[in-house]
Amino acid sequence: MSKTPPKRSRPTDVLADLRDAILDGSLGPGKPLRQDKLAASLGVSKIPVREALLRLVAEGLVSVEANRGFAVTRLESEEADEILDIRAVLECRAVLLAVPHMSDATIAEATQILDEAELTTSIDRWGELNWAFHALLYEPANRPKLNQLIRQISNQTERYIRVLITNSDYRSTAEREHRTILAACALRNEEAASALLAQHIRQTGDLIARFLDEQAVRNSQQSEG
Amino acid sequence: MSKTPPKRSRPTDVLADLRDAILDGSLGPGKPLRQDKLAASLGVSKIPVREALLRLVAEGLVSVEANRGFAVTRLESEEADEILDIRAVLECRAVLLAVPHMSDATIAEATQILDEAELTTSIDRWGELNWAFHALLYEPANRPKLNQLIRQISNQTERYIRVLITNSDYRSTAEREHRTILAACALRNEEAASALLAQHIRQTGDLIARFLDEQAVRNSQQSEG
DNA sequence: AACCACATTATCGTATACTATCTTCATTCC
DNA sequence: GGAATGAAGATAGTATACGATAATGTGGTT
Repeated sequence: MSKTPPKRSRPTDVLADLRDAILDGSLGPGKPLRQDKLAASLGVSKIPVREALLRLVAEGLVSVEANRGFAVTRLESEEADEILDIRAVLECRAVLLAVPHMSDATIAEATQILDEAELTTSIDRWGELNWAFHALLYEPANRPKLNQLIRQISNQTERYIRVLITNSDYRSTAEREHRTILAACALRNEEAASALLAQHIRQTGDLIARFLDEQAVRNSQQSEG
Repeated sequence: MSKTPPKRSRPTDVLADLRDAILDGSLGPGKPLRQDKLAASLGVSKIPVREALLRLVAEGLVSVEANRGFAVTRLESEEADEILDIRAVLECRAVLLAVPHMSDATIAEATQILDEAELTTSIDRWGELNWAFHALLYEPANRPKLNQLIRQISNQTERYIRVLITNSDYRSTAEREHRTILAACALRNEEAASALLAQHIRQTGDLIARFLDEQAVRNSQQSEG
């Protein structure tokens, strides 16, 4: 973590700070999260740090073992598969409900998001736009709890999707798939949109699982060498 | 809460104690949860109480407003609808994956659970068996995260299902539907099982929503009278 | 030299105490 | 008489301090 600059964050921001650091990869998988250190670097005491960490545990971003402390959750490939399968089911439901209520303005906005995503060179920005696109597709469903749940589940794989963006041709594939999904939405064909979305998400899951497996092999080779 | 007897609970149990009290209705919807009171009655300080409450917030059982405290979550009928719809989607997926791996022993165990449920006179026991039946159907899917998520979402409506059991012929309807679902599983027909399960859950959602609406009417009449 | 007992250190977890915020109610002013 | 003001009490939220637990290191024994 290299001595975070003393950003005197208001206690309200402790949770957001930690979550962002995990999602953008500054705190990598498996990284132990020492309460005292975090408290010092955030300029608060342990109590609000612990509370933030417990919330992150509930979100699945952090793991905890009694009396042994917190650490950034490390995903196995099977778990990634499972999470992406859940995402597929939930997001298909959301888009199925959303498409009939989707306005032309929403379609136009989604198109703009895709346009910008195909132009940007920033990984962070692409990640943001990726989420913005997905979220926009589900919003007309008007299901706050469903959307909140989708967000929470998605966060658990966000880090790994960022890795995919850098490490493969995932990005162009995703962009193509996004276009076809949006085309189905524009035709108000929710069945097609849902099917395409499921395929898109499940394929992402396969790629993440493959990446995690390769990483595991690299790690074991390293520790043997 | 009527002065809980000083059950000197180990701090580890604080969370479970509170959750049980909410699920079984001892702490009704909207009930304010005062940290000092809870701490005193559980024999610990505020810190572990706050941590337990924050976890319950993450589970959706408790709501929190900054500087105004915690309270047992109060469901609107639209939210109940939404949650049951999510349940339907997730549990259908689970049963779809589980049925092909379902052993005859599992079918037999499920039958036993339904037998006992039809005989018991205890609401609590029926509620337990209801959950045990559902959980058993999904376990062969071997998807820990999915099952955990189903459990968490189900908890949010558990209280209201208990009310249904007492207040209507829900119980016999549910028992009949459980039998047909199990029959489909026994034939290893996962599509049928999934469709029947969806119908079962969505109907439960309708009944909960209706109950909540009637309750809202009663409350407003009461406050007007 | 390998293994166990014990001391030492680091870290977690929580009780206590204090501050900040909100609520309530009495008082004052218009 | 009603609204504005402010003091007092209640509750939330957090810093500090301390005890508990796990990890680590050291000395002694076989």
